[in-house]
Amino acid sequence: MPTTIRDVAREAGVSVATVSRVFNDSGPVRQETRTRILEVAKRLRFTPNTAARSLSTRRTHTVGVLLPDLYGEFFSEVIRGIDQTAQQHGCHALVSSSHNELAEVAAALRAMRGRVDGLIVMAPEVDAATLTANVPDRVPLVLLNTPLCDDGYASIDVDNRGGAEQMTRHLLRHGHRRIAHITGGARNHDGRERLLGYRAALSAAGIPEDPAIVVAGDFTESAGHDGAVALLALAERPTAIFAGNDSMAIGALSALQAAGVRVPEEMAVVGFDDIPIAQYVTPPLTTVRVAISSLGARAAVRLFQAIQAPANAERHHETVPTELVIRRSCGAQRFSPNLKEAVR
Amino acid sequence: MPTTIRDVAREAGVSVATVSRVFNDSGPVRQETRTRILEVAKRLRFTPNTAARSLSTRRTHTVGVLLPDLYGEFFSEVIRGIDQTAQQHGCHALVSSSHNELAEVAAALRAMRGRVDGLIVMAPEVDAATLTANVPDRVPLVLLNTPLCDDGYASIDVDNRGGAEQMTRHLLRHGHRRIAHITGGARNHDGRERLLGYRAALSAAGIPEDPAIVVAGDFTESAGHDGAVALLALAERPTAIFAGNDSMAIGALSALQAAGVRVPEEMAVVGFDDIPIAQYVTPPLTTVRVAISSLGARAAVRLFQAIQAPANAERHHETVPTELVIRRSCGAQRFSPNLKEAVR
DNA sequence: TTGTAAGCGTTATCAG
DNA sequence: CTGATAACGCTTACAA
Repeated sequence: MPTTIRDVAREAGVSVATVSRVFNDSGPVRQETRTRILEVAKRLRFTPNTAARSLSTRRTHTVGVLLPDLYGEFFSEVIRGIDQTAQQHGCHALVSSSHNELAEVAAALRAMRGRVDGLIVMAPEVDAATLTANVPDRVPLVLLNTPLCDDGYASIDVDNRGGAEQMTRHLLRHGHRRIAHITGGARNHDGRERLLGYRAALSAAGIPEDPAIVVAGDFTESAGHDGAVALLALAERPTAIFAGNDSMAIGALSALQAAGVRVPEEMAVVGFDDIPIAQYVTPPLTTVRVAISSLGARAAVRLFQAIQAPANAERHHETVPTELVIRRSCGAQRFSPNLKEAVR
Repeated sequence: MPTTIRDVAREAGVSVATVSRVFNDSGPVRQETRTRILEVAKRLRFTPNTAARSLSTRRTHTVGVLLPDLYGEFFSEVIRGIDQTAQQHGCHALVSSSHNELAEVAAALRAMRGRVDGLIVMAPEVDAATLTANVPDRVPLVLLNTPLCDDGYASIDVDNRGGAEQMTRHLLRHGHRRIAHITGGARNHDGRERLLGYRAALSAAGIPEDPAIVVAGDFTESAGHDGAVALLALAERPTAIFAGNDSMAIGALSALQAAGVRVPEEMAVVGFDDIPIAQYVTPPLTTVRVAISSLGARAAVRLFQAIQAPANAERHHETVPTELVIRRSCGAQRFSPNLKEAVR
C-alpha cells in the first residue's frame, strides 16, 4: 500500500485536484498551499503512480527500442545515444533485443503495444507489411538501418553505400586491383548496401568483380577470421581485404597474424564503423567512421518530434554521412598523413 | 481511440468480464464464446491497455536496469543476458544508463518508481543509504557488482579478487617478479577488488608492492594506453602488465606496439573479462574469463524469484566464479598448452 | 458459464 | 485559487 495522491491530499487538508496541480504545474496553487503539499508528499514519500497517470493521460513517457541483437560495441553505442536523448525528454527506453527472425520482430512489436509512446526499430530485415500489421497506426515510428527508405516511414540510416564506395576507391587509389570483400550477409540491409558500394567503386574503375574474393560473413569476429582464412587459401590471393565491419576486420587481422601474413605490407585490411577499439588494434584499423551514438540520438530526436507533433512529423528518409578514417592497416597512411588519427 | 475491452465485449455480445477472462485465462469460458471473442478481438485489432492492466494488478511486467555506462562490450553482454531472461518471463527491460554520479543514480532510481516490478542495479559506487532512500521498500532489488555484499541485499558479483589473484599467481609462476597493474579507478568496486587480488598474490609470494608500477586507470582503452606509456617511461620497467580489464589491456597493447616493445617477449600483457574480441587481438589476450551474459541472466533469474515470492527471496550475496584463459599475450602458453583456446 | 459493479490512482473539466 | 467528480481501461470478487 504505497502512498497515493489521496493520502497526501487528506494529510495536507486539500483535495486531490490541488495535489495533482502541484505535481504537474497545471493550474494555479497558492504558494503556501504548494509548499505544504510538497512537504507532506516528501514526508509520506509519495510518488505518483505511473500506471494511473498514463491511463489518464495516455502517455507512457517511454520509448520502445527494438534491436536485432546486442552483440558488440555497435549496439551499446546506439542505445547510449537513444537513452541519453530520451532522458533529456524525461523518458525511458524500453529495450528488446535479439530479434533476427521476422516473427520475433512481430511478437516484440506487439508486446510493446500500449507500453510506449513511440518506437525505434532497428531491424535490418524488417518489411513494411510486418510493421503495419503489428504497430498501431498511432504510435510514431522511426526506422534505423532498415531497408525501407521511402515507404512513408521516418527512417535513418548510415551512408553505407557511399562509405563503402569511398573506402574501395581509397584502396584502388593506392594501387590495389584485387580487393576482397567479406560481406555482412545477404539478408542484412547494411551488409547489402556496403557490398553495393564496393561494387560501384570497382565497376567505376573498370574492374570486373571476381566472385571468388567476395565471401559471405555475418558481422562477427569469427566470420571475419574464417573469411580471411578462406581468402588466404586462394591460388590467386587478393592484396586487400575490405571487411563489412570492424569486428570482421579484427577477426581477419587475427587470421592473417596467425598465418604470418604481414599487414599492411602483404595484405591491406580495412573495416567499417570505427568502433572505439578500432584504433587500438594492431595495426590500427583503417575504417569508415559512423557516428554511432549520434545515430541513436538522431533517431530519438526525430521520434520525439513525431511524438510531440504527430501531424506534421516528417516521414522522410535521412542518411547519416560517413567519413574515411585512415590508419595503418591499409598501408596508405603516408599518402594522407592524417596524424591526428594516430593512436591518441 | 484504440479498441478497448468494452468494444470487444459489445461486439461479441458478452460482458467485459468474459473478455477479460479469455485474455487472462482466468476463470472458465465456454469454448464457443472464447473463439467468438478471440475472433472479434482480432478483427478489431484489440490489445489490452497495459497501463490500465497494471493499475489494476499492480504488476508492470517490466524490470528496471540501471547501468553505470554503456561503453564497450561488457555492458551490452550484460543487457543481453538480462533481456533474454526477462523475455522468458514475459517481461521487458527498462534500461537507464550513464549513471556514474551518485546523484544521478538516485534520480534514475526515483524515475523508475512505479514503472517496474523489480530492479537490477549495477552501480559500482552505490551505497546502502542511496538505495534505501530512493527505492520503495517493496520492489525487489538485485545488485550487480556493487560494493554492498552483506547488507541484506540480494547481490551478485564476479570473483574479482580471486580472478586477479589467480592471474597474478600465473605471472609469478612464469618468472615475473615485477608485475605492473593498471587499476580500474579507486572508487570502482570491481577495480578495487581486482587490485586487492593482485596485492594478495604478490604478498603471498613475498614480493613488496611497488607503488610506481601501480597506475590509475578507468577501464577505457585510452587509460590502458596511457598507463602503458607511463610504465615504459620508468627507469626500472616491469616485465608484465596486468590491466584491470581487457579494454585497458588492448590499449596497453597498442602503446607497446607503437613503442616497438614486443609482446610477450619483452613485456607480458594480460587483462580481465574475456570480452569477445580478446581472442582476436594480436597477440591473443590472456585474461580472466567472466561469463558476462550469464552474469546478467543470473541477476534476472534471482530478481524474478524475488518478484514471484518476495517473502522467502534470499537476500544473500553470490559470487560468480572466474576462469583463467591463457592465450599468447602472457608468453606462457607453452606451459599450459590449452590448445582449444587458440583462435577458433 | 456469465454478468454486475467496485475498485486501481491519476488527470481534467466544471463549478464554486 | 480550490474542490467535486467523471473519466481512463482493466481486473476481480460476488452474484446470478
